[in-house]
Amino acid sequence: MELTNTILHLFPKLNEAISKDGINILKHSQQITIPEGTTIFHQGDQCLNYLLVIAGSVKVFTRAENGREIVLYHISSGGSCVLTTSCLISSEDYPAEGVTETDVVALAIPKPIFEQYMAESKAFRKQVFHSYGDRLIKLITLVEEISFAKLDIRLAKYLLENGSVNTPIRTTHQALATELGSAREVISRQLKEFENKGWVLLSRGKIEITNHDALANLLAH
Amino acid sequence: MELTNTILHLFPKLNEAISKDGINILKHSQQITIPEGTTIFHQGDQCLNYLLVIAGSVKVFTRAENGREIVLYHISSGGSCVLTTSCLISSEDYPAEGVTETDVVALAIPKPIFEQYMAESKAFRKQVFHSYGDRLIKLITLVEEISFAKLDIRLAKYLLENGSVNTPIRTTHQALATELGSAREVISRQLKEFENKGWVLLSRGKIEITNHDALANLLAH
DNA sequence: ACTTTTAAGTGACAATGTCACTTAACGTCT
DNA sequence: AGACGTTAAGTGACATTGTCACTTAAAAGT
Repeated sequence: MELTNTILHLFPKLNEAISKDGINILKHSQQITIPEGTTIFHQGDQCLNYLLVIAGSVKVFTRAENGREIVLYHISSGGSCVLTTSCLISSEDYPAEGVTETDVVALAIPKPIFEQYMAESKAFRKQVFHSYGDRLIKLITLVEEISFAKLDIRLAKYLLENGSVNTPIRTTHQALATELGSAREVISRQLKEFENKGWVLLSRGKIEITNHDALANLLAH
Repeated sequence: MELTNTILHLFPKLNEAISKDGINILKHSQQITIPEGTTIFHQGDQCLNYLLVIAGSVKVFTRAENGREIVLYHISSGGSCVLTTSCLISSEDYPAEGVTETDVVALAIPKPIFEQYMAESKAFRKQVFHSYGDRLIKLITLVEEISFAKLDIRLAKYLLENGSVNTPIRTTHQALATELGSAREVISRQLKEFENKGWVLLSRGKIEITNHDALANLLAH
């Protein structure tokens, strides 16, 4: 079956859970499609499903009182919503908000089924734990970057990870500020400096990398 | 038995795991004592036990290349080492370092026993997940504070949480900087300002709160 | 072709971090 | 008790980042 193969490809750890432990994920879960821009959870929400993202991307972020935001992480295909999972079990409040960045296809496993799988399948537990540990490590890395790394470095890193010399990045300075937990003006200034050095070319809603090596050199300490 | 009661008191979720699921934690685990100042893990270490802290406190932090540090969280009695747990399952590298702040008494559950418990006891799973979710939420809160909250607020908060008018805080400005992910000079300056306002009294290695309400007022937005 | 909306620029200033020191307080060893 | 080494804290100059109150410019809507 097509979907099964897709799932196994995206979540290799579930392979064993499906084949050996007799876990029939497709039968007990529901495939859902969520349009772009949908808030899938925010502070205080209660959660009823374990979500596996098959396609698309979800942005998870917090917002300060003054409106400033910082992206905590993205969930893309092959990822699961750890925060959701956490609340599934410990019934805590969400400390963040999740919004789909694109149309998202996901597999929703209802809470009771999730708990059954957790009890029955070692492989399933492994999958769940793995995404947990992963997220934890990424969050710690984020704390590290925010506290220690300079903005030009973080910005250059973002640019290199999301574009290249012939594939411009389509985003606004505001979105970039949110992504890096900074302020728009600061991003604008920094980008302008990059442009003055001939490393990027700026236009409304678009950033073109013109000198990959110079940006990469910034990262190399 | 004395220790059993202590454990049940510290880890209420394990109650059921012990009483109903026939989990004999004491039999299969080892009580260990770790002297103050011991590094219990650092980057790249491998982990062989699930650790439940019975007494004392562990400081978990990351270090930047330039030597600056930031405390990610503390594990005190009733806590378990989530990072350790994570690596127990996903075999990733530690992204941080853990050092005992005091003498620590802990219960070490060997990996195979841990996995057995995870398979057999819903209550045990709940306990493990709970500490995970907790940590995740605290880390997210930390990201939020670092990115959004001003230093005077965070400092005042720390002072109020760790001291009061008649119980001075015994720590150095350097330790405080590490705790808040800032620099010593910045902490010194800020404390000096508090002192000038008559809110605290400073001396070498000691901070006395002299005006609780003024500090508290800072937090109240 | 006009308004409206959204994106980006600007300058002044405040907060925080960095650097290269100096000064002060505390142990400890004759 | 006085000298010495160690650790804690202070200092001023400067760089980086964040904030505010705007202006300018580009795209979208009518």
